[in-house]
Amino acid sequence: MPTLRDVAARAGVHPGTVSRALNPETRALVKPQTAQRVLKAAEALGYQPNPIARGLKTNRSMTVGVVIPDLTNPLFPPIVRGIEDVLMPGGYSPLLINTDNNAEREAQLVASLRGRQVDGFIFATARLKHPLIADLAAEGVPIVLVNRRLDSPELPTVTSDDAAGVVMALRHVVDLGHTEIAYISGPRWTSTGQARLRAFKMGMADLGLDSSRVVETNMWSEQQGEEALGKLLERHPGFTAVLAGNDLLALGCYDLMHKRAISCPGEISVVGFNDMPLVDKVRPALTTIALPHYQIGTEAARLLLERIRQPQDPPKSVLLPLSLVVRESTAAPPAAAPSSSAHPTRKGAQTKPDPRRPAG
Amino acid sequence: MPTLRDVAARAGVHPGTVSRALNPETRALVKPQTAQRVLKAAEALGYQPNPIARGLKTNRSMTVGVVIPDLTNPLFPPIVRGIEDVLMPGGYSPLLINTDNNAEREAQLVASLRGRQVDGFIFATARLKHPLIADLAAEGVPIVLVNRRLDSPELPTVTSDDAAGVVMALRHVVDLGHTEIAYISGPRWTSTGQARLRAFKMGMADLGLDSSRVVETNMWSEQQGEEALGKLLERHPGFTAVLAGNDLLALGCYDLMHKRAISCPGEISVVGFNDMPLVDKVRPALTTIALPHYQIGTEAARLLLERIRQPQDPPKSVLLPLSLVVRESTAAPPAAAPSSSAHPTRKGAQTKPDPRRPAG
DNA sequence: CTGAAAGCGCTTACAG
DNA sequence: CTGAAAGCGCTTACAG
Repeated sequence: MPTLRDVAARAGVHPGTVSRALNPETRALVKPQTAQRVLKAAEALGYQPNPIARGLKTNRSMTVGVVIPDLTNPLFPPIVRGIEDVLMPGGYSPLLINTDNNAEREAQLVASLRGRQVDGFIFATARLKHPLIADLAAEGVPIVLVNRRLDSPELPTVTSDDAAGVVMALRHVVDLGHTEIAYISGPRWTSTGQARLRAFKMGMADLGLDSSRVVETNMWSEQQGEEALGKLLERHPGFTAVLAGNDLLALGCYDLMHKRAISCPGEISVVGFNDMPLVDKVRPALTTIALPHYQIGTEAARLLLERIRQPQDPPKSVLLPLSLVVRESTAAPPAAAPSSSAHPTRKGAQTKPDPRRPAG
Repeated sequence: MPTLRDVAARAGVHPGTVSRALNPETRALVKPQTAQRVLKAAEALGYQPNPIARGLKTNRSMTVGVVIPDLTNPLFPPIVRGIEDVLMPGGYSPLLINTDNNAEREAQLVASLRGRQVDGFIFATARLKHPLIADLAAEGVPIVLVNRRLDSPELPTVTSDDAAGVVMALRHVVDLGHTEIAYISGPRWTSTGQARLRAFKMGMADLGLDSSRVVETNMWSEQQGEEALGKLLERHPGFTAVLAGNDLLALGCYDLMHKRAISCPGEISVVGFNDMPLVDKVRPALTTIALPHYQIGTEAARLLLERIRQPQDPPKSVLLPLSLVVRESTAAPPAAAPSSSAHPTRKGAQTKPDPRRPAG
C-alpha cells in the first residue's frame, strides 16, 4: 500500500504538502497547481490515507459506538441500517454492541469501545436512570439517544411522539365501538413505557372511560406480554380491546389467545406499537402504530455527526411523526355493535371511522 | 487517558518494559516482580492500551469486515450476533456493511473497509463467480464465507448441508402422501440455489417422481416467490406441494395464495428453507428446514480468527447440520388420502410418518 | 532481564 | 505557499 511519502516522492513535494493538498479543509493552503500535481500522483498510485495513522495524530478514530439491546429484535435492524447509511458516507464506521439489557455487560462493552477511541455513541438502551450514559455525557462525549430518553440530562434524542401514538390507537378502538379497554404497559424505567402509560390514562380520562385495567410489565418481551394478558383476564375481565405498549407485548397476547382459543379480533381486539418488520405477516396481521424505523436511524446519525463536528452548538432533538396502521387484529367489539348507546360517556373522540377500513 | 509512559513513570521502568509486561505474549521476557509492579501501576491508573497506536505499529487494526446483503433480512441478525459474540472477546470488532446485492456498492464499501485496514473479511454475499472475493483471496487477505461458496478457489466456508436439507423436505411431503411436487429454485448464480435445485432433481428422480415442475428465480425475495408460484400454476398445474428454495420465496407463495384464496395446506402444502426468525409466527406457521443461524456466525468468526492468527494452517471449513421443523403449512394432499396407490412409483422413501405430527 | 532508539503513517505548529 | 521537524502511543530489533 502506498503511503504519503510515496505520493510526495512522485509529486516531487514534501509529505506535509501532500497532507495539506489531500485534505479538502487545508487544500486552500497550497498552490492550486501543486495541489493538482499531488492529486494526480495520489490517483496514479491508488493512494488511500491510513485512518489509523491519522487517528493517532488527530485523536479521532472515525468510529462511533452503537449500543442496542439485541440485534435479533426486529425493531433494530432497520434503525441500524439507517445509522450506517448516513455514517459511512460521512467517513465514520459504526461499531455495534448488544447489551442484552444487562447493565454490567453494557458497561464492559462500552469500556472496550472507549478503548477503541470511538468518537461518539448512539444509545438505544437508555433507562430513565442510566448512570453510565449520564457519566459519559458529563465527560463531554458526543451522544445521541434513540427511542428512549434519560430523565436528565437533556441529551439530543430521536424519538417519536409516544403520547400521540397512544391517542391514535385509543381513538381507533373507540371508533370501532370499544369502551372497555385494557392496557399492557412496558416497564416504567423506560421513558417510552412511562410516557405511553401516562398517555393511555389521560386519553381514557378525557373520554370518560375507565382506565383502571392496566398491567405493567418489567420487560419488553413476548413472554411478558403473554403473562400480562393473563393477569388482565384474571383481575379485570370484561374488556374487548387491549392496547399493548409495543408489538412484542402484543405478540405475547396472541400467544395466550391462541392457547386459550380466544378469537382475535372476534372477542378481543389488539393494537401494538412500533410496526416492527413482519408484524404484517402474522395472523391476524397486527394493527399497530408505525414508527419510521429507518429514518430514526438516519436522523440519529445526522445528529451525532453534528455533535462531533460542532460540539459547542446547542444539542438538537428530533421528534418523528407516527401513524396508525390498521390491519386485522382490531374490529368492532362482540355482541354490542357500535352504536351511540355503546359508548355513553364519549366526549371528544372523533366518530369518523378510519377510512382504510370498512365500518363495523 | 493515561498512556504507556504514565504507567512506566509510576512503575519506575522504561516504556518498552511496560509494553512487554502488559502483553501476555511477551510477558515472559520480563522479570516476574517487575511485571507485577507494572500490572499494578496500570491497574491503578486505569490504563487501557490504545489500539490505534498499536495498530499503526503492528499493521493490524483488530477489526474485520462483515459483508452481508441487507441487515433487515431477518436471516442475518442472528448470524451477525454470533459473529460479534466470538469476535469481540477475541479482541476484534466487526465492521458491518450492507451491499444490497449491488456489486458496485459492494466493491466501494469493501474498498473503504480495506482503507480502514481490516484484518480479514466474512462474506455472506458470495456468488459462484465473484471476482472481488477471488482477488482478495489471491492477495492473501484472510476470508471466511458463510452460507454460500465460490466455484473456486477453495475458501474456508461455514455452510449447512443444502442437499440433505432438500432431501428432508422432500421426504416429509412424500410421507404425507404427495407425489406431484413443484420446486421454486433460488438463483443459479448462488451456490445454495444451485445445490438445492440439484438435490431436488436427484431426490425426485430417486423416488421415481416427475421433477419437471421447476421455476427458477433470479433473486431470493418474497416478490420473486410470488411470481414463481404464479408461473408454476400456469405452466405446470396439478401439484399439491411446493418446496421453496428459501423462506422468503415461501412467504411469496403465501402472498399469492392469499390473493387467489388458495388454501395452505388445504390445497397446496409449502415447505421453506432457513427457518428465519418469525416464520413460526406467520399463518400458517411455516414448515421449513432449520439452519443454526447463530452458530453459523460463531463458527465463521472462529474460523476467521484462526486464519488471521495462523495464516499458514490449511483452511478449514465447517458443515453444519440442519433439521426439519414441521409446522402448519404442510398436510396430506387434498382428495387423495395417503395410501399406497397414491404414490405408485415410490422407491426408497421412508414411509415412517414424521413423529412430531399426527398422521394424515 | 531492561533500556535506548527507531519508526509505523500521518498532521500541524513553526519557520522561512 | 512550502519545507523541516516534532510527535501522536505504541512495538520491537538491538545493545548491554
